[in-house]
Amino acid sequence: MSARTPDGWGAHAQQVLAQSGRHSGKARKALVALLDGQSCALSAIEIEDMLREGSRPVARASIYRILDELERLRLVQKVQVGQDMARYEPIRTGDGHHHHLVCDSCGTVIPFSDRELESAIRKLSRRVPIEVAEHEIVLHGACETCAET
Amino acid sequence: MSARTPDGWGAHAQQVLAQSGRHSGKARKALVALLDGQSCALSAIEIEDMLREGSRPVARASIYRILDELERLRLVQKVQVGQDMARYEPIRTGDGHHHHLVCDSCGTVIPFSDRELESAIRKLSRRVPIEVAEHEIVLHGACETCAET
DNA sequence: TTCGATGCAAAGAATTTGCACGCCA
DNA sequence: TGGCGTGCAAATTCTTTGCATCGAA
Repeated sequence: MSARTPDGWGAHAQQVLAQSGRHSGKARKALVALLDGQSCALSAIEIEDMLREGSRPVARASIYRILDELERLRLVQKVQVGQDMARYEPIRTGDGHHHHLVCDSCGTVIPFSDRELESAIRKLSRRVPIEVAEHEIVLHGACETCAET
Repeated sequence: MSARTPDGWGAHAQQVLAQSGRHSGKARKALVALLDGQSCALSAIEIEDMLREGSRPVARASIYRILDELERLRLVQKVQVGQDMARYEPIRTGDGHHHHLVCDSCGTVIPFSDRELESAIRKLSRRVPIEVAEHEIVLHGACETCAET
């Protein structure tokens, strides 16, 4: 079953990190493990809170540094949902790719994915004046709870 | 020709602002005029610089306040392109709708629009658990200049 | 004259950087 | 053991807020 986890991002990440000739470090291990268990985007501060309550507390500066490194290695993507702080999520190859719905009044973030949208993006990417590496789609609005108001 | 400007957003904005029973203010006039002449998103600081060199200097705090007000009145949209600061652009009805390409190495922002993409978004919006009011699409990558490196 | 609009300066919030110490290879 | 990784605290950067003044109605 360990060979058939939904995607093994955590293991993959650890491997890429190891191969780039770096030491390991408990903070980074804890952070990678946390991200591996998540399916959607987290902010640096949410990560800090979750680590403090969970496996092991990690300094916020370290969190930013580690996320930055993971981003450069293309292991996580930084997404700008909501209006304020950045969120980070593992880049999973295959079925994990998704985008976000954001409720502007309560801030809830909900993931979604859509084949047609991806196809349109793919085609579009070919005739655009930049070499597209990633894309980010955010739909803003009112979630069901907030819309009732 | 003045009746056939690309869209008259500036006039529209001034009207909406006037109707909400407010005083006018030179800072706001200058800012609205500047935005009216722009086709793509500007950051608060770019706006400050442009105003200082152009029509009239405006305090940064005022710029944020005015943009915030314009956003609440749905006259401008705040977009989170790039990784750091927010950008603002006039919401133009009709043909002005577009999204952004961002070069991750030099930060250049290029607007684009695509019918197929919009159509996919429209369809998608109907079967999603939030009431979609706006959407934001950002394609990241390397622009032609930076890709050559 | 009155009340909102604006400028200036200080406060806030998220993120980054500098430096010393600890731990992994 | 040497150097990267981490924690702590200070510094930056963007944005917001407080307050006194200016200007439009």
